[in-house]
Amino acid sequence: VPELPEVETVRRGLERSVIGRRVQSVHVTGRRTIRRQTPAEFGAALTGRQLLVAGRRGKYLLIGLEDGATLVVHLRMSGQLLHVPGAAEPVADHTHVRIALDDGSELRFVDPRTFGELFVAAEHDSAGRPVALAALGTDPLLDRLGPGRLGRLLANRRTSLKAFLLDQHALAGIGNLYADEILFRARLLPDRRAASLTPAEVRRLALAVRQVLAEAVELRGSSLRDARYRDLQGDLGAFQSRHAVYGRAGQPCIRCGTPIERAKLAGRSAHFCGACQR
DNA sequence: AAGCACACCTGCTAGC
DNA sequence: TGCTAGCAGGTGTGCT
Repeated sequence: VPELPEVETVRRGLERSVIGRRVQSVHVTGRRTIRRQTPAEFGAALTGRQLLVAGRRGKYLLIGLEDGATLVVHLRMSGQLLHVPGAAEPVADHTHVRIALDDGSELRFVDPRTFGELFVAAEHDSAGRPVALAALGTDPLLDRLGPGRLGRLLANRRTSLKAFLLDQHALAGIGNLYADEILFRARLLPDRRAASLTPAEVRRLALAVRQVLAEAVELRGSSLRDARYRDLQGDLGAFQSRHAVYGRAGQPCIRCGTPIERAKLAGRSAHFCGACQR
């Protein structure tokens, strides 16, 4: 559930309350959360370093350290990055990493399903991006995603539009929820072949990608009943009230009243209006 | 080589 | 009411 809008909301929180602070100590208790290096290496790479800049690429959070390395965070399914004012704050279940900062506050990584991960990346390419994330595709909000660029990405693709939107090597940041909302906005069916779009449909899709993600960022992401996404301060998002199709199977389409359908596609659930989308 | 199924987990829920 | 099977979804891997 944490997708581009939720990760961007957390990034903005980091920028506001954590950037400029210095890491005092690192405590790793989870077994799987630090997996690209040993917890000792992870701690050593962070301890004493100042957090200079909060960035994002797709669903990855990128916190630039003063020595040029990058603290990379991925929330995956159930990860939560929380900033608490003091170390005495009650520690939530499934807290796997605690990073104490020089103002007495703590950055905590909470993740019941343990799919999420943190690591410190030392190697970067000429554009300053961690080499470990080199395969990530176009970020729809950071890079310019116009019809030309989107059209080139869609060309020669044999997959469905849904699978295309979920492929992080093509576009980075869109997950199951926003893929469905974007396709509704673009009035395109999820099982349409990616390479079959007309130029007008490509323009509609490019606009829908940028609009839906931007609006979701503005409303600080989507907090669902089960997935309980929260931002850095523990607050809920508000975009769920704007969902047109996701989680609305059987309910009337907000545009035409036809019941929203739900189908299995590309291994995931797809929600759509069979009347509005073609 | 691209595209697919599956593994990785735990919490919630639908159904008995 | 209490139990359990099944589902939820992001990404890396391994197979076709």
